[in-house]
Amino acid sequence: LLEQAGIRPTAPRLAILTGLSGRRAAVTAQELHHELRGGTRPAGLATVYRTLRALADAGVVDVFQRGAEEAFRLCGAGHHHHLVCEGCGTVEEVDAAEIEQWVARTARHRRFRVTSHHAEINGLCADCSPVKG
Amino acid sequence: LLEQAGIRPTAPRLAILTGLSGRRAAVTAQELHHELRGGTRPAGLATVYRTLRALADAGVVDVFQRGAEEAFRLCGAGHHHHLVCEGCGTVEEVDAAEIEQWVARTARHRRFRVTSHHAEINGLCADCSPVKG
DNA sequence: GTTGTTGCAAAGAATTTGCAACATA
DNA sequence: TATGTTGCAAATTCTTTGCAACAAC
Repeated sequence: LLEQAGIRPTAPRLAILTGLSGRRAAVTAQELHHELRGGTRPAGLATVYRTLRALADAGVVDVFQRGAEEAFRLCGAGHHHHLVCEGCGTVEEVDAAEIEQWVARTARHRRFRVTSHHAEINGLCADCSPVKG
Repeated sequence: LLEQAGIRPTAPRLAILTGLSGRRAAVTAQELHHELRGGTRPAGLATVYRTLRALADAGVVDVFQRGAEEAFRLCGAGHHHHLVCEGCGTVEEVDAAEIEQWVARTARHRRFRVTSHHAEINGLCADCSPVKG
């Protein structure tokens, strides 16, 4: 996974990738750094920042804006959008096909040349929603 | 416009609002501050930050994430989405109706309780696109 | 007169960068 | 061994806050 992204697999990087995997919510560089701090394979804060950025550039992780800071999360290949739970932070991916039609149509009407688009739904996931009746 | 947002109309605030009006691209607090600096009614940087935040809270301006900093722009009422030109920075508003159907449908499938959603298209506007043929 | 606002400068917070020691191919 | 990587600490950048002077109602 690292090699295919052209990123040399070192101990700190593997630790970061491990910290990222199996996680449903996005994490901040700072958070990840703190987590790894206690473990057997710590990684310096700068390294965490550098690695996450590299992974983002390689398309291995998605980047989310969480207030003033950015959070990262391993993501599937291909274009997708997100449902972000404000309760537990979990992120679910959604296929982008339908949105893409809207994007294409809207762009055509405005003679706009699209380079990228982005859609996000915020709210509460099934687990975090108050149960009703 | 300020009064209806519960914001007391002072000279600096009017200057900020004037600086904002008639502008097609979003501006940063820093940029606006620099612009007003030279004019007849300057506004302190902190005041620009405070006022823009107040206007955003009041729904008078939209907030855009431009790299690490945020940019602001007067916006229409009601829910809408954006086409952001990467060439000149111009922002066009698009009605949100179609996206809302997708949001509602997607949320229903996932049993997700929506509190907000966001969609943005990036690319080049008609004026910035290289002319073809 | 009371309460909200301003501007400055200091504080805060997230992220980036310089650089010498170190690990990888 | 040549090149990429690490970690630390310092530097940068955007934004917020404390506070005394000031303006609006």
